[in-house]
Amino acid sequence: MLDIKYIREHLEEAQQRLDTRNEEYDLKKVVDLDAQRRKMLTETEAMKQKQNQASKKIPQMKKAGEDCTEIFAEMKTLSDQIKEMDEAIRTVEGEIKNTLLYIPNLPHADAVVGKDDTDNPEVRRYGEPRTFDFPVKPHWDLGTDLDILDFERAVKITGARFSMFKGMGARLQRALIDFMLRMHVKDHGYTELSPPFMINRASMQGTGQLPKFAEDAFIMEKDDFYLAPTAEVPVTNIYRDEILEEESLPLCYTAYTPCFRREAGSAGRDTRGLIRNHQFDKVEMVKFAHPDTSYDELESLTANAEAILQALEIPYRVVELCTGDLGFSAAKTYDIEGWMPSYDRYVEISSCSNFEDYQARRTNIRFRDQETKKTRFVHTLNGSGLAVGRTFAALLENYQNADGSVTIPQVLRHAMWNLERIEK
RNA sequence: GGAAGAGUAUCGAAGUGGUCAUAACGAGCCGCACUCGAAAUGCGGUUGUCCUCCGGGGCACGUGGGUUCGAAUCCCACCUCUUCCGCCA
Repeated sequence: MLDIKYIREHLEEAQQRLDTRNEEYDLKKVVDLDAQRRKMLTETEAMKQKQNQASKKIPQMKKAGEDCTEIFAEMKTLSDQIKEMDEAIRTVEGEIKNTLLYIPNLPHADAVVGKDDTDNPEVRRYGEPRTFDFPVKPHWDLGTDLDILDFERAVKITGARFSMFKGMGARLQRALIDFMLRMHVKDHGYTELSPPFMINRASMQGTGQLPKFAEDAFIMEKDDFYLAPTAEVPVTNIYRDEILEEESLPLCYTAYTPCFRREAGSAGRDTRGLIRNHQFDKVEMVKFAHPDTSYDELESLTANAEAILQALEIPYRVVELCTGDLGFSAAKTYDIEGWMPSYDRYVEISSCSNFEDYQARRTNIRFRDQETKKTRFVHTLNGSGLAVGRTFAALLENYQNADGSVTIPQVLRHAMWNLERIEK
């Protein structure tokens, strides 16, 4: 949620920054509503002051044996007026809140202005895509042929865009999760969490999935719970409505969770394999950072995600998202794209963002500034570290051999019970 | 799922219709005094938020409604926690 105070004091600048996104939003409208709200507030507060004064006077009058009929009648009228005004204020506040909930974050002031992903500048590359002297197989064929992935039966159990891991595949999936968590905890200093996978409405709204993107989420209507679309949601919400100590920042958490997404609007895209499923595994990193250092934290967060691909020796590149491609809640985002031989291009495998105080405002997560003793909103960040399904796919494809077997990278051997290669 | 009870500051907790919500009382924490130092003791401080013509003012006792001139207090609904029963991995 944007800061209404900031918008009203920097209307033009805020509007300009917002206009670099692909959709149009009218900030003037919400600023006008806010002016109306403040005017009404001042009026009712004067009335309430009068009411409070009367409430102190009445007991004294009663004690003195005076007649209260007149003041009662007067206060009854005032009370009714206050109720009306409060109701009107609530309506305006509701409108403001509702409008703000649908307005995305302002892109970072230095963000690259662009229309879509074709305008995303490449920041850096790591590794060299391998050249194959045999026809490469896509991961869904490799996995099916090696009997470690079973898409047909997953479809039978549930439906399209679900997958099942079997034998060495299930083990590899688990090994990847363990490897990622181990690195983030032992080398990068994160604390591991295993949060609930079902999420309530307030939490979904806090991180920005609701209300605008309701159609992307799986909902359990009877309970008004949502299946977690990413660990970002439960983990960012752990401190909802809390005030943190300044010296505790940054707080760094990592969590493995399955993720559930409807993938509404992606019909026909990436229909085969593990790239775009309704359920996939992900290890996520979440940071609660001091506003002064949050952009340094974004760099290290991104580096922490990259470290996984480096250790697995999967070639990748990092792109910065331009304003037109930026997610709803994000101010700045780096996408890390792993090399996918069957696609013959880099495919997104991680997305690392600084949300500044946008989510903190929606979730009401603050810290106490030691100097001023005032509360300030923290900055929240998160990044995939990494999407496990896509890492699994990249690993299979990049490490495939001419005979259809797949070599296990050194760093995973221990977690794979010393298996060196998956073969028939 | 059933029954009973409870939600007030950092914690424990008082307040059961008004002048007791910067919230009694106790503890913790911070500062000062006393002391060679410490303990003990004494004094002071210790919620958040919104509006502001910067003088002030409003709101918040789990949440939302209702009754009333006036609600922490009475009524209704919901949420959470505790205990017991049932069920269950």
